[in-house]
Amino acid sequence: MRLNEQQDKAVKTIEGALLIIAGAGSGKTRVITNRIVHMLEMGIPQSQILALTFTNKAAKEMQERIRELTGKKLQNLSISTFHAFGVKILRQDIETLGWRENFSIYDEVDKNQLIKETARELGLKTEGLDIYKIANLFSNIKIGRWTWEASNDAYKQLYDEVEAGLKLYNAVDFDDLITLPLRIFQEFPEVKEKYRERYKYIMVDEFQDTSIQQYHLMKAIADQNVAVVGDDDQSIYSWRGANYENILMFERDFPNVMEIRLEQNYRSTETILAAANGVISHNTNRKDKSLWSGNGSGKPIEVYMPEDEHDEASFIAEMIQSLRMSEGRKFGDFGVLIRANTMTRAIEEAFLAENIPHSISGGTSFFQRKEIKDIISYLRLISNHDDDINLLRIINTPRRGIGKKTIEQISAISTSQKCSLWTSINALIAASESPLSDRAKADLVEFVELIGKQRSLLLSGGKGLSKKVRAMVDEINYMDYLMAEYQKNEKAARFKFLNIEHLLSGIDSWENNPDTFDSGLYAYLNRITLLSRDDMEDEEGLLGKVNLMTIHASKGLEFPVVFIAGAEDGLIPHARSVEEGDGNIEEERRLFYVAITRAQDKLFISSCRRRRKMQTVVECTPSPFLDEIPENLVSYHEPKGAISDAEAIDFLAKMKNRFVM
DNA sequence: CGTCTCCAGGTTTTT
DNA sequence: CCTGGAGACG
Repeated sequence: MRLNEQQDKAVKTIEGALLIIAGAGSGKTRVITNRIVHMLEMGIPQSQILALTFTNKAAKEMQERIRELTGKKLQNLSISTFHAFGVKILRQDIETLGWRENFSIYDEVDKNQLIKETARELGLKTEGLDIYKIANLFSNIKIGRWTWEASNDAYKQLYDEVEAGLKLYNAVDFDDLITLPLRIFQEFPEVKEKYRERYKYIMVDEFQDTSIQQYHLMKAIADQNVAVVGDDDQSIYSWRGANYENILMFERDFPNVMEIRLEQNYRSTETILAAANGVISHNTNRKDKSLWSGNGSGKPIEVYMPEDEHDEASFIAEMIQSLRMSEGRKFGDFGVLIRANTMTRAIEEAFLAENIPHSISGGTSFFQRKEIKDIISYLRLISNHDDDINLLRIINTPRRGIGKKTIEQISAISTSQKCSLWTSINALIAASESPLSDRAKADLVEFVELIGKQRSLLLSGGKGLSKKVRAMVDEINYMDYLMAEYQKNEKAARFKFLNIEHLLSGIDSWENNPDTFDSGLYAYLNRITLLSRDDMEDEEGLLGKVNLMTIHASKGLEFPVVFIAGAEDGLIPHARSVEEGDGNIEEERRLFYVAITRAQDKLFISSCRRRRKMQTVVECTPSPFLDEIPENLVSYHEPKGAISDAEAIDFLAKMKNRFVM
């Protein structure tokens, strides 16, 4: 398919500032990839190009497509998420700020743990503290979205202590991955210059979802040639600091900007697009645009009102089976979208019952699973001894006799000496007079020796990281520990077992990937914290599976058939979100808009009459957004048996034909 | 002093 | 269902 006029212009315009307003399904990804290919064809070196995306998935996909189009190795082309780009900068230059190169990256769980520990040390009552809320507050403070006010002042000391803790442990959190590079650029202009000189052509995808900080980071290194691509109607990350007013800021900062609008939708039927437009037109705060489709009107949108979430799940499962037969659809043609991860369970059960292969994106990230975190914690401690949070996680896992009292004693030294736990442990071991029992001391010595030994093995260089990690898992008897821990639940044990195997094979394929230059431990750890579970999935597998994911995770994807499950008031829009502020209702509507526009041919929306929430069953009413879809586009689905006889016979006939031929 | 067992709570969306 | 924490037990 040829590029249309606007697309072509966007691809060919590589000098100067460019703002591409790309409506849903307007071939945005194609434009971006073709634009990079065009640059390469014009002789621009890979090393001068930087493309920033929002998710790892998008980055990976872009890289793949460019590889396919050019058939070249892309060794020097930088395509990454903002966060991964931040890591890259920090690995090079974080020492200017006083961290060491082997810093740890704390995820949400680690950070919450740190907050809890710190609160305990400060003598704050931990019970009654809503760690989740506090973490949220701290994050918003750090990214400059909120400021200290009388209402939250009480936590300022805790905040400062947590920050001091991060530095002491040689660790950073997710927000630091953006704010610390910015700080480096402000304080050390010569470092900034280095990056400005290298990257001459910058591109930002999903621009509407960049935060102010990310915008500043981009602007700090951008010179002239900057292209941003976005759609204000698809801005769904404001809770993370995303601000689509960046688009206005961009226009102000780059006054000579050329604006290109992509308004032809190549993805969806006219029916689906009309529904999406009907919904989004209720938003007041948006750039007006006229998306159109030349794909024909297609089939009506089907709305179904199941009894409860189990009914809903079996409706989806049965409909998938039925469409496979009647329309020859493949499992990979289906996308099932939900608002919250907790909703996966019922649907997954139905899929298992119907034998429907599926993959789930998001959810508890693979790397958040306890068994995986344990192993990673070892690796982190081995690479960064001062990493207290990870030390605490594994110092007695598997059990090695180091309990609460011993840890308290170590911790007391750390507090008084302002040093890490690792340093305290070594001091305690070396001290001739120590408050520790001989037994405790011996256990600690053994632990320190274990870590030391593994450190020299794992950092010894050369290939074979996965082998070394496997050896470590054996050395600490982790598998035995799992067996003992879950002896009452063999299934769980086996599952965790498999997860560790999965991790090891993940390391293996990473280090054998030709795109991986540095297959050392540090490089692996830096990479891994930013990954989520679906980034582990192998590509081939996904094509033959139904895709179950949150609406947020579905952004940028498309499916021939889409189910939007749980379109109920309180979920879409989410009650929690509405609670937080009035502006959120427009964001929730955009979220629904994103969900609708994922569909190519056929869209199903279900809204349960009842849904189990925690322990109780609550009555539900349909999402108010459903009323915003023009009535004439919708047909109400009548409940019926799984597959009608006619369809089954039809299917059998088709199968027979296939055999005869 | 460390380990085991039982119980409550669940946290919107992601890097 | 699964995790983390508190309190009993050895």
